[in-house]
Amino acid sequence: MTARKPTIADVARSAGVSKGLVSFALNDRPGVSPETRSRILSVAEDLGWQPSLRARALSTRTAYALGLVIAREPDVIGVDPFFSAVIAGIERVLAPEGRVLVLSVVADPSEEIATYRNFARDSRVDGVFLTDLRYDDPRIPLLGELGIPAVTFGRPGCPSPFPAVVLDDTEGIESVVRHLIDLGHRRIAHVGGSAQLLHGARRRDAFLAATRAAGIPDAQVLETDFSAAAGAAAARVLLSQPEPPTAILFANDPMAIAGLSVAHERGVRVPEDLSISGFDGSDMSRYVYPTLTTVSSDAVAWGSAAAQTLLESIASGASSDVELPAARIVVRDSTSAARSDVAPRPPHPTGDGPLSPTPDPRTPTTRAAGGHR
Amino acid sequence: MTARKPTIADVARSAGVSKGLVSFALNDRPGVSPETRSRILSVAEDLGWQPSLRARALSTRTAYALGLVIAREPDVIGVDPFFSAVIAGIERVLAPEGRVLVLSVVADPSEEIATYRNFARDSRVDGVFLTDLRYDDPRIPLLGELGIPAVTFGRPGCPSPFPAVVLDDTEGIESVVRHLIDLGHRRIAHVGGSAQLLHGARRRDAFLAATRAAGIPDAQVLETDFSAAAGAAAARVLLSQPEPPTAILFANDPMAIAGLSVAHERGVRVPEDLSISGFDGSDMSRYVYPTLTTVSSDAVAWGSAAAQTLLESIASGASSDVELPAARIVVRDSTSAARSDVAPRPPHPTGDGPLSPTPDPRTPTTRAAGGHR
DNA sequence: TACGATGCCTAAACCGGTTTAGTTCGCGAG
DNA sequence: CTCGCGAACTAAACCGGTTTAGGCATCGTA
Repeated sequence: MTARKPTIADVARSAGVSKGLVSFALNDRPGVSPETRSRILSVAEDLGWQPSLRARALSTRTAYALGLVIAREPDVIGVDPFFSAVIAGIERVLAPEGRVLVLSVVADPSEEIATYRNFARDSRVDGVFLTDLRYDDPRIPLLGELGIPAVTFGRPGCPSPFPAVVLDDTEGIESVVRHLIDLGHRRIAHVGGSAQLLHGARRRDAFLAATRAAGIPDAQVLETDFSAAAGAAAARVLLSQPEPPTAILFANDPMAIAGLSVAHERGVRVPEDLSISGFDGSDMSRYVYPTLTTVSSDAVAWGSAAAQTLLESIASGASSDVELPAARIVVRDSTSAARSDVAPRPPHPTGDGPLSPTPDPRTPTTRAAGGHR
Repeated sequence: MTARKPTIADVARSAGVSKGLVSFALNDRPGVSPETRSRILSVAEDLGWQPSLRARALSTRTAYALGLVIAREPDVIGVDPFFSAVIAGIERVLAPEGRVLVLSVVADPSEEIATYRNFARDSRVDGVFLTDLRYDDPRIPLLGELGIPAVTFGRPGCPSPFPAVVLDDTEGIESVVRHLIDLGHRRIAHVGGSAQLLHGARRRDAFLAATRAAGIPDAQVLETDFSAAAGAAAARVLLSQPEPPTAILFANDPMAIAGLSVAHERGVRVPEDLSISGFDGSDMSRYVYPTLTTVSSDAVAWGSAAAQTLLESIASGASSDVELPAARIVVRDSTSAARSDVAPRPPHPTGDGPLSPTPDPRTPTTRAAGGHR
């Protein structure tokens, strides 16, 4: 009556063959006659045999797991919709493969490195996802040294042995700039993320290139850490200037939402006095007032593609990059024509209450679930 | 020159003892003389021996991992700051123990169950965290059947063999209601989360109890799915009534933020015409306009406590509940005295633009990183 | 003196798979 | 008839730990 889980040895005994042959049969390997194979399979079925992942892990030296390490303040990451969508996408690929995702959230870069070292020491994972790439990212040589395969979200700034899964966001930045230019804006500012981060710098560069191309040589750029707090601070700085911008392009949605609030607080009307754009296509962007123009990228697809690529790279050793559809602008109510009159100084705090057509719940284009990598 | 990773057998040979004795020495078990022990240890040190997690996993039948399954729309969870903070808290306990967190994000309950079954089949984890408890939660009997230890975030509604880590949020609800009552509000509505979810129902009940206690017998309650979209819809319903509430208590911050936006959109001034409170103490609540009164709970601590409890429960088999400090109200600018005049019908869309003192960046009380379980 | 208890240690089994080195057999070619 | 060869299969090693059974001194005690 002992319902011990049957092992491969039980199957072998029951089928009257050796352990090894059972292993061959179960793994569809040649060297087993069709009749024997099907007999073994049916016996395994009858006995309710299930492979022991741990035993397999030991003999194949495989973890059947991939790792993701996120180094962020818990507060900040909480607001960032990027990761959950990416994780969902990763999951979609891993689950059918019988693999899992090991997630680690750490506060600072030193812990991050320790985590990778622990992964390596314990052979916890067969590969890792690299997000938030930095210049001369120390993780790339580290992983090389540790012998852990990886895939990068975006193209790294330094030579990398790992495949990259690229979702271009510069095009989205350009679209927004063009959109604002078309609306008549000339004083356009950018509240960028950390320039330490590749995507932060890339967005900034794209912004500067696009504005220059539009004949604005010296568009204003502020650097932040991607947090809502920093976004609010940047907005205050911008709006306190003698000649405040008429449009601000924030590098992510939380900052844009914080910027929106600063405008409200100052009585600056959005979009009449100030156009604001976010970046990420987060869900929340649809439910703020006014609804937020943003740039949406399919983070779920990004995660899936990265998982797929990483698994292939592990299996074959090959490494070729993957290009995903670029992020797309989603125009909503927070951007509109620039005021044609004088420079819009912060109006008296008694400015009219904002009003606008009911924001439509049907999203203009892409379903928004974006991030910023 | 072959830098093969040394195994316990190498250590044994090098120290001139048997494999078994090395194992004993390395695990501080009795039966090894002090001199031999230290010799073995120093040999292991010299050889740079590191235990093989996989081998240990196989022989000890342990995964050295804990699991967390989140069943949510990727969009929705992205906005929810609860999980990232909880995960960070869990990590803080697991990392020093050499354990990891396996995370799974699934879309619907059937996938959720499949994930638990896969965990069991592969013995992927030594235990799991149960969040978002429901009435007669099917996961509790399932995990019992699968023999997976667990810890619940909050006290389950049905008999449970698992320890619970409780962070009372009813007190926070009561505080908010009292706060609003003190400000003179009488028409207070609650936009609750799904009543399917225990914490959704509990908050609603706490709200109703508190309002009744204050002499308001039939306070209005709307049920939602905790999403920002639903929060916006609920706010529209409430504000479209002939006698709209003067205060709304939302069951989480994203809904409250969406509610705030609906008010803006309608020209309803917050807090002059309408007081709004959130629930969660998310980071974002500090950067919306007006800054959001909310209820903050320490989700990081919650995660840590849960991890601690789960590990203890796994080790000892015992299971005793843990009580954490209750969630606390954080009063900000979105709540104020009720208008003493007539029923505040939605003012003409030309209502005055809102203005208020600069929201102070220093948080009133607790550092906000909360969730809602 | 003899006995059992204790401390230290070894050999071997065990966890549950995979993989390699043979072995046996049947068959076609020389 | 014999040799070679490939297909089917077995036995055993292997992955790298843990754990059990037992051996051998040494010790205190009757």
